[in-house]
Formats: sequence, C-alpha cells, structure tokens
Amino acid sequence: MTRGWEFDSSQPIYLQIASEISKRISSGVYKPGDRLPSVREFALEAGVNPNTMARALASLEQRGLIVTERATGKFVSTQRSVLMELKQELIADTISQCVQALEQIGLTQEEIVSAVRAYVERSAS
Amino acid sequence: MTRGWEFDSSQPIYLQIASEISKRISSGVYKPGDRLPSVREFALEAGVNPNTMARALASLEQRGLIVTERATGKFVSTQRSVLMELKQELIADTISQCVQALEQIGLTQEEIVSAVRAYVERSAS
Amino acid sequence: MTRGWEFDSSQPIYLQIASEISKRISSGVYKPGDRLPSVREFALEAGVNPNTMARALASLEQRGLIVTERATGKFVSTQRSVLMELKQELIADTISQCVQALEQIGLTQEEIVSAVRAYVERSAS
Amino acid sequence: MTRGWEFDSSQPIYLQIASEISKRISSGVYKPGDRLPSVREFALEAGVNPNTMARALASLEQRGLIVTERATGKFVSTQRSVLMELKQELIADTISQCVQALEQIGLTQEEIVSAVRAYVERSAS
DNA sequence: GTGGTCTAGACCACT
DNA sequence: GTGGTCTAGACCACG
Repeated sequence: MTRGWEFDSSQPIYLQIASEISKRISSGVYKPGDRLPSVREFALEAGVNPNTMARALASLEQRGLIVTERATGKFVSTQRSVLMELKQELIADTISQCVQALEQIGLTQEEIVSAVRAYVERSAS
Repeated sequence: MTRGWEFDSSQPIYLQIASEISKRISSGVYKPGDRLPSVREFALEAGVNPNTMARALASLEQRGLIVTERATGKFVSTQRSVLMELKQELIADTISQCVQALEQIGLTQEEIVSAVRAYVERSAS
Repeated sequence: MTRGWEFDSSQPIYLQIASEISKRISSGVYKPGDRLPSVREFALEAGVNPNTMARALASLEQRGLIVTERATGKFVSTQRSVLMELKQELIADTISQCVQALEQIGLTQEEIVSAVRAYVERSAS
Repeated sequence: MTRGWEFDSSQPIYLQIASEISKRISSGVYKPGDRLPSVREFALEAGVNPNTMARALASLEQRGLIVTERATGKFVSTQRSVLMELKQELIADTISQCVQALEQIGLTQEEIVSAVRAYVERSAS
C-alpha cells in the first residue's frame, strides 16, 4: 500500500496536486458536472494535509475549472471554453517537456517531428 | 546548494542515477573518452552512498556505456554503436512517455503528430 | 558442522559462490524449476553476508540461469538452451585447466589424450 | 605485492608447499642437480614459517625427490626413476581431478575422452 | 516469510 | 588517489 500520491521537491505540493487533478478532469476521470470527492477524502487519498488540498482546489476554482456549491460540494465546471483551455495547456506542457528533452539529447526540430511521426506509425501497425 | 540530485520513489535510486548519467553522456556533457568523476565525487554530488553510485555505474559498464581502467578511473566508451543505441533508446523512451500522456488526454495519433509539428513551428518563429 | 564453503583469495567470493551454484545446477543438485534456498539460508550455509550471496545470485540471474518470482523465491531456469550453454562452458573450463596443467608438466597434446583415455579405461575395470 | 603463495584450508600447508615444489621440479623450473633456494629464502617467498618449509622439504626428501648435502644445501635428485614416478603421479592426480569434475557435471567416460580430444584438436588449429 | 535497496564503514590491490 | 569487495544492519514492497 502506498501512503499517497508521489510528489517531488521541484514545485510546491499543492501545485502538483492541482496538476494531477487537472489531468484527471481533462482525461475524463472527473467529467463536467461531476461532484468531486470532499476535501477531506481527497486529502486522505493524496496523503496530505486538508489545508494543502484546499489550496490546490482553490487554485483550480480560480481558474474556473471547478465551482463550489455551498454546502453540497465542489463540481467540475461545465463551461466548455475553460475545459478546452485546460486541455490545450496540458497538451502544450506535455509537448514542451518532450521537445525540451529531445533537444537536450541533441535532436533538431525537424528530427523531433519525424521521430514522433515514425513512433506513432510504428505503434499503429 | 542543493543536497543532491532529485529522486522519486517510483524506481530504485541507482537506476535513476544510471538514467541521469546516460542522459549526460548522450547529450555530450560527458563525451566519448572522457574520464568520469570518481565514484566518491559522484556519490557526493548525487547525495548518495558510494556503494549506490558504484552500483549505478556498474550497470552502465555492463551495458558497455563506460569502461573502467583500474586505479585510474572510469571513462565514457568510445564505441559508436553503443552510444547510438543509447541515444535511440532515450529518444524512444521520451517520445513513448509523451505520446502516452497525450493519448490519455484524448488526442488521436494524427492529432499528436500535428500538435508536435505546430509546437516546434511556433517555437521556431 | 563446517563454518561455510571454502574460498580462496584468487577471485571475489561472490564469483566463487556463483561458480559453485552453477556447478550444482549443472550436475542436477538443483534441477530446472527447483526453488533455490532463500538468500538468507544460502548465505548462512556459505558463511557469507546475505548481500554477498545476493550479488552472486544476481550474477546468475543476469546470465539467465535463475529467475526470481517476487516474494516467493528464486528458481532454476527451465530454458534448455541456457543450461546447455552453462554445461558446455563448465566442461570447457575444466578441460582447459587440466590440459594447461598437463602441458606445463611437459606432455604433448597426443600424450594428453592417450593419458586420459588410459585413465578412464583403467578406472572402468 | 602478494604476501606469499596461496593456500587453502583443505590440506596442511606443508603438503601444499611440497606439491607446489613438486610441480616446479616436474616442469623443469628446478632441474635435476639444481641447488634449491635455502629453507629461509623459500620460507620467505612462500610467506610461511621456516619450520613449515623444512617439513615440506623433508617430505620431498623422504620421497627421494631432493637430497641434502650437508652444509651446502638441498639439490634436486638426479635419479630418473624417482622423477619419472613423480611425473606419473602428477599426471594421474591432474587427470583424476579433471575426470572427477567432469563426471560430476554428468559426462560419461566416453564423453570425457572425446571432449578432451575435441578440445586439444580445436586448440591445435 | 520473500527478495530488493540503501547506508555506513572497513579493508584490499593497484599505480 | 582509484575502483572493488565485504560486512553489518536497516527499511521497504510484495503476497
């Protein structure tokens, strides 16, 4: 049994939590309109202090990804534009990280594109 | 000053060290024929026990990436084939991880390729 | 009760252990599919530290002679090819050592063959 | 620098020394009529007590392999018969040990002979 | 219980 | 100084 989610020390934990939940929303684990687990539940699952979890959720709420209905809980936003924005951002982050790593290995931009194309074509067969 | 390299608990430290040094070799931080820092220095830099560092380096030596000259130190292999193999493996791993993340977000393979192309073209301008 | 196996200082202990266990596998003391004694038991029997025994077993695993099933133990490989390879290697090593000794004593290659033939015929009667 | 010869605990050291010197005589390091190093020199070389070395040399003298000339030293015997006997014994011991090992690996006597023949023919090419 | 990992500290041979 | 080996003892995940 793991004690909680995995964190590293490169970033505040609450941001890592927000990132994790963002991914879940984007990938449909939590769908638009879904009620999220309570802060306490979430904190237990992640193995962090409820205050930390609350801070993470607040940052998501500020971005418009989740909305709070007083006394009933927090829900994933149903606004398409915000969710699309999130998705685009996650895509950009993922690709950015990948491209950066490949450039560090020594690939040019053209080589990166063709390497990715080769990869997906190979895995498609 | 950081206390050492960053490790997570998803993998043995010695493998993470091996991976880190692999990347440095592939990206030219340590070039073919270069003498590597001594095991003790390396261990100090990474913030681990010398035995752990030795284990990491042994795994690299077993893969043919580095060679040991007794009592003088460890050197990056000058064999092209091994280094090319390493590079291809690092590229494949990086792309695999990226594609997997993007597919989880919900992109199709064509979308992934075009998103990467768009990204590098945008960053080129 | 002996205090452990016999080792000499010509080679690292862990390699001598690996060699000893190899012989046992080849001669059928440990048969394909057999569960080996646990690392701790083995270490006790050999009179060495468990880490040293683990290192020896790791080298055998790397050669494909044994396989590990997590939390249940280590087992002799059932792959014929690997076991045949081992046997051939042990035979070659043994004969090489013998021939070398006999050549040093001053025997020619023909004399060596006939001396061996004479020996086995004599011991057969 | 090694501190002396290698011994194991399977046999008294003086017998291991006698065996080593026997091999040297048989292989011609010390030829018939040669004066051997003094007991003190020999003991120093082997890293043992002079008494132990004296005992080893006494056992060789008893077998007739070496003779003592009072106040001048010890010499390798010039008697052919004794030297031939020694050679035969060394050969028999070497082969016996080899055959025993091969039988333990699981070879039959015919297989042993043909394996040895194959080995010397291969090494001759 | 199993094997795996990591640390701490020691001694060795080599140059 | 280098790497290599060995011991001792600890903690972990797995089933």
